[in-house]
Amino acid sequence: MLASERRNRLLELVRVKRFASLPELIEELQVSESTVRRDLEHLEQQGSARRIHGGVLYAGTSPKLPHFDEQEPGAWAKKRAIARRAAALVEDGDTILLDGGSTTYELARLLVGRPIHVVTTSLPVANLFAADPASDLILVGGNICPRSGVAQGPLAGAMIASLRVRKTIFSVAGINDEGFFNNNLLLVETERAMMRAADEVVVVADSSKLGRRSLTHLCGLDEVQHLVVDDGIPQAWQEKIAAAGVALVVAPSANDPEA
Amino acid sequence: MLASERRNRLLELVRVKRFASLPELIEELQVSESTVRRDLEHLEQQGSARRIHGGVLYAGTSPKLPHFDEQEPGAWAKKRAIARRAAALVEDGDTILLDGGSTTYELARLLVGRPIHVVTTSLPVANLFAADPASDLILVGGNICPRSGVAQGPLAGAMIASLRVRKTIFSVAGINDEGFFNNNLLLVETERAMMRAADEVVVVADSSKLGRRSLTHLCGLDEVQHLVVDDGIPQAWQEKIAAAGVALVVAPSANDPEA
DNA sequence: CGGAATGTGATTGAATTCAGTCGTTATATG
DNA sequence: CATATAACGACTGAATTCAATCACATTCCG
Repeated sequence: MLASERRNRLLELVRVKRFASLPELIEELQVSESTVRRDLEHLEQQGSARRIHGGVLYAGTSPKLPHFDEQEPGAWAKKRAIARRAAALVEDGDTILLDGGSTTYELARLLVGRPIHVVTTSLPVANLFAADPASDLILVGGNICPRSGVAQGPLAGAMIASLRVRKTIFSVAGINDEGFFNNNLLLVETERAMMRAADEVVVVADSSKLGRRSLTHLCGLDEVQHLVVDDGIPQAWQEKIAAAGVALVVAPSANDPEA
Repeated sequence: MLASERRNRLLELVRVKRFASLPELIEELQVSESTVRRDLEHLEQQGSARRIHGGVLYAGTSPKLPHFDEQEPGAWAKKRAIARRAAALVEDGDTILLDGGSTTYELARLLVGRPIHVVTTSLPVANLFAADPASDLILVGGNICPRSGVAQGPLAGAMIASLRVRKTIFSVAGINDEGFFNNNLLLVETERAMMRAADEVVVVADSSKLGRRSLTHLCGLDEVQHLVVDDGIPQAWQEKIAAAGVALVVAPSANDPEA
């Protein structure tokens, strides 16, 4: 059996069972423990599954949007680390505005169960909080982008404009000397509205975004209060960010004690 | 804190997070590991949770919203029959506005893949269309009711007021001589806005709703253009509906060739 | 044919988690 | 007030799981 075929079967197994232990998978796939572990590592980096002590969880909610697929190895672990630090910036009782990036989604997962008020443009994020009695959920409406499940367009902008939140948290596709960038015009417009609605703006991004530019300029460096990145950020950039008056939070990519 | 209260909180946490590790729960509940273990043992015996090496899984079928638990098998078949006939009222290219009732949800399932423009206040309905390339989706934002996953409140009303749709389709909790009723004030307000935004109003309801009243009066009989019910509707009611100028569609409950 | 690259299976020591036990505290009851 | 019961937190040894490493097989090129 080909390796890729086995991985597909593995993912399929995990998807239908929602959770699978390692011995289970070994029995089913008839391969060694090592191989299963390696495959799971793959699936996790790709963002399809979530490994926990004792087995694997399926990452996506069942028949949903194409769950974020990440090619770059390690990117997912970085996102998780960043999300953990960003979650620490959120205080109980806060009203926060979240967009629909993959890092933001990870952050949202960590915030489920916290007593906070959540405003979001993202359908996947909304699904996380919909059944959570601890938090309030306000969904920003608008045209839903089929690829990402995020509300965009004038309707979204108008609704955001009528709101006021403590913190806005979103991710970007590029950061350079000119400021922050994203790769979708509609998205940038929505994010501008999100910034205007917030007391504080928090940007989450992994270090590969530094120095990269993208299609649309969102805002200058100094218009953001917090930036959370992984520890791959070069010293030069740390200084540049600090010089712009942005509070920098560096997330250690090491430990990952799921919490 | 009382033990039973803590267990409720524990179960709630596990439910919304789908999975929780032991350290997580210890941190959240502020009790010792032993106590958390004992509580989990309880929950497992009770069948609410499933313990695995490294944490707990929620045992319930629905990680998300209480996904329209089929109340009575019979009622569900009726809903499906009604939904089938209602789907026939929708033409390709239409812009339709859907609420979050269970019958409406069934209708929405039938409409996935059709080239239509969908506007909805319902998170579950939105999830159906989010990944559908054939249809456009506009999500109405607002406060999300945790029980039903439906957007309500002034934000929802304001957004609906800025829209114009061909048909509005929603369900009601009661129909009598005074008109249509629903059991939630916020819901009724939203539905009034939905009616104002539409050229035509379609109400879907099973025949058990006839003659029943509910908490809040929504509108008179003559303010609705179409009513779709199952074939349990009495002759007297058929005449009454027709007299009010409502186009009546009776859905045969017989065949059920899976749709 | 040689050799690099990749995938696989086995092993090992470290880390984590588990189940059971024990002493303490709080509450209820006689 | 004394005692019994239940719940809690801490500890311990056993079991499980994890990450890392090594050796072997296969494939793909040069």
